[in-house]
Amino acid sequence: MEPRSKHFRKRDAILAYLRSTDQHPSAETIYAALKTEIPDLSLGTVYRNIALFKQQGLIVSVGSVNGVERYDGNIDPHVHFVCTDCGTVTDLHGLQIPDELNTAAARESGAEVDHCHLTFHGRCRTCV
Amino acid sequence: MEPRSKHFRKRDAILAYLRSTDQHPSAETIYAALKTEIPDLSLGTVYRNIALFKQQGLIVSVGSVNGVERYDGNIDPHVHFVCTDCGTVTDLHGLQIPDELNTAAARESGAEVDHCHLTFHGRCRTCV
DNA sequence: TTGGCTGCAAAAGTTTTGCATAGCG
DNA sequence: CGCTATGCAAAACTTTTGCAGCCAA
Repeated sequence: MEPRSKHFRKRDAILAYLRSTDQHPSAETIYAALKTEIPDLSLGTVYRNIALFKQQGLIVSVGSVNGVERYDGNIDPHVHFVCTDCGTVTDLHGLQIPDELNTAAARESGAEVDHCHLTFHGRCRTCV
Repeated sequence: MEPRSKHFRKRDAILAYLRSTDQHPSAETIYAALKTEIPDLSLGTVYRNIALFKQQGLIVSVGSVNGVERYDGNIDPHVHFVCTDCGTVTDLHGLQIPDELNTAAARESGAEVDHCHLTFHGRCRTCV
């Protein structure tokens, strides 16, 4: 993605990075990854932009792993697997949440259901 | 539950409290709730026992809401709804995660799947 | 000049931990 | 006496925020 202008260079880089990876990085990870390319990046900027992207619906949180929030630039609904050992978060694209569950959730909760997260936990291939 | 002994009075009280409520309290909430009954309870003890219970599988975490981890003394698999506005976490007992999903997750991830969490997000009845 | 984005550092908030003490077995 | 549970307070970490500077329009 070509930067819109120097003014948005960091913002664009953060979003581009989130969209480029399926690693579900934390703020710190994003910061570390972009730091070499953008030496004057600050962690506050990463957090501020993450908050903005979340609010705009450009990214989603996949929850906290070991006390650190992890983000996903892929906002297409999909299922996650989190390794209890190494903390890796992977996508399970083959699975889909049945529509019945969504409608049943809305019915039982009486709420305005916006979205849902299905996450499996266990020990990944390499940690087993 | 009758306390095993004075030695475990606080530990037992924390677990009993978690099992007595469906509010999915945070450590701070547990602390505040028990403080009147046990004035010399400390927050560190709550955290230490929560960590122990989690490790022993006596309780589960339902994830972080607004940066605060919430716990559930009901370890029976069930679905949750989290209100984006007020942060309330409620149980949806009527829903069940199809077995196909569990087996499909294990197959696709190649991992040792231990458990899974399905959480719906939106605005609850009272916040709508 | 105005408004938005950012670096930097301080602050806020949550969770963990070290140390000393007390109680159980 | 040794081991565990705990209070208390400090520490560690993650995330947010205030302020000043800078750049674009």
